Amino acid sequence: MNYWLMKSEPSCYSIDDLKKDKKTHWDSIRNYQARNFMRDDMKVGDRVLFYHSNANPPHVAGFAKVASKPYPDPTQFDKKSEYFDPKSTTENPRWMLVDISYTKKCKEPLNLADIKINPKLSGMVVAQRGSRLSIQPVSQKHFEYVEKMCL
DNA sequence: GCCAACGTTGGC
DNA sequence: GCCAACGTTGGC
Repeated sequence: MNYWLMKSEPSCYSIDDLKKDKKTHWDSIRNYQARNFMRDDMKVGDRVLFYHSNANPPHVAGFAKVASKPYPDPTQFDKKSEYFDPKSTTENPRWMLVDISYTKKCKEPLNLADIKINPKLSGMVVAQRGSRLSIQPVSQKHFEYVEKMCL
């Protein structure tokens, strides 16, 4: 099993939205590295840290699971969507996504600042300077430690 | 294939 | 709102 961190701006889609929806398509990702993780490395049942970026302060907000195999992001074919990609075709779709299902909300959200100062969490990609990648791999050790702190 | 210009992310 | 750190685009 693999472990991941996925960023979302809470004003756009928060852990509470996911709790309400139970499950969502992780659409609109237009970054190749992030796409490759979803397309090539994610497996149903993989566990996910749900991270609120552009929040005050930014923090891990909850837990989720990968709930589907990768499939083409429908927004890339929607001419009315701001994520429409004219270079993508249904035969050869450029953007793939997976579904994410709700697991749990943090009792205690884990702030980025606390990740950064915790030696047990050193090396987490999200804490690295200039880390903009919206989907990141997380080690099992880090994931379980975050779980212990949040639940 | 290089690289300058430009756009975006996201912490602060 | 600022800006550092990247990613992308497109001319050459």
